[in-house]
Amino acid sequence: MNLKNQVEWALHCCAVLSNLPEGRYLSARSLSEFHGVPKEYLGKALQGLSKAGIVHTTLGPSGGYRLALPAGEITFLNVVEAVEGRKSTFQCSEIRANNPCRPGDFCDDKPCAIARVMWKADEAWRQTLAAVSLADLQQTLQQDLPAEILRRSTEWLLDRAG
Amino acid sequence: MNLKNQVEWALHCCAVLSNLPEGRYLSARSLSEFHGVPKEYLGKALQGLSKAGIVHTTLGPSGGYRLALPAGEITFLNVVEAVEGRKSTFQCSEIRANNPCRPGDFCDDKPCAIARVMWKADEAWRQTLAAVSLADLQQTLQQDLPAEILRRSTEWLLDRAG
DNA sequence: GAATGCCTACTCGGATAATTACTGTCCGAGTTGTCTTGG
DNA sequence: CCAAGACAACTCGGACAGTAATTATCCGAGTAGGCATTC
Repeated sequence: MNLKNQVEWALHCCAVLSNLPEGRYLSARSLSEFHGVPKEYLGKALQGLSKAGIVHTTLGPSGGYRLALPAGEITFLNVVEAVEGRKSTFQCSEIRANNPCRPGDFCDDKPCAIARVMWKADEAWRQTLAAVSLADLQQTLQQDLPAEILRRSTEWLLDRAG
Repeated sequence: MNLKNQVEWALHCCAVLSNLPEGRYLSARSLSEFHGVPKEYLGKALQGLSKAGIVHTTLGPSGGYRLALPAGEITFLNVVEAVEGRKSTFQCSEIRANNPCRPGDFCDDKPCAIARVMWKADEAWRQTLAAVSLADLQQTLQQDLPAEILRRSTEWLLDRAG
């Protein structure tokens, strides 16, 4: 089981959009060029973000995407769930019901014990993702990246932002 | 991204094998019949457990599988990794290197900040799974299930255990 | 009656198809900025 | 010179193929128990 590569792309796009001044938009074309990924397919990931209300879109020339909320109010979990969907990574198919020793009309009062453990782990995963916001990421990136690259990247993006 | 259904099957099989008396074996045929899943495909999941050293196998009539370790020393994580593989759910493809504003020879001293967060979440997931052993599961099941079903199931299994 | 050797039936393990999900691509509907034209 | 209208280019969104991974199946190598045979 692997996360889609769209998750990675979506997160990187959000990181870029976090640096955009209020009210400016950046097109899927520019985002794909910046990250070196196919434009059309990246569009699908951004579409997911749009449906989830994480980004706002505008059409026409100088149109594109911007964050729909302050970077501090968008978490990794929001982005991941927007692309991957919200359902648990573990699906319980209730095979315990196939046990030949069970009465046919027997009804369990609790979810399967195995599923409970798997879901708890899934919850821990989501909690970790929910604890980090795009603002946190922005701060980390500013510490990690050389100022020169950051400056040039910002300039590059502003040149293309509508 | 979904976990394979083999993960679920493998865990249920381990739960059953935990209840088996020392030295007895249970065949893939019986395990598949007990859980109502295709025999041949279940075999592949058990094969994974075998390669990981979680179960021990014997051939011939009255052959099959048994746990290779005490139930208290086998964790959910062991079983999940035996079937799913050990690599992280998130793969960083280093698209940050495609940034057109980077010097071509620039070399990052840290892993990508986004990947670090995703890997941390993955780690939290694994830690939760590593905290629960098959012995814990066995105890939970004995509390959850009616004694009657447990007794009949054990009897059913012992009838078929070699 | 007991021991030995052969045989059969059953086991797991890896190699082979069918299905599903992911990855990537294309085209159409809609909007905004620009240019032309007229007042 | 200014305003209005038409145009063109660019945008996103959903519909359409190609590829990889998961799901399912089949067959062969190997082993342990059972049975017949012999002593």
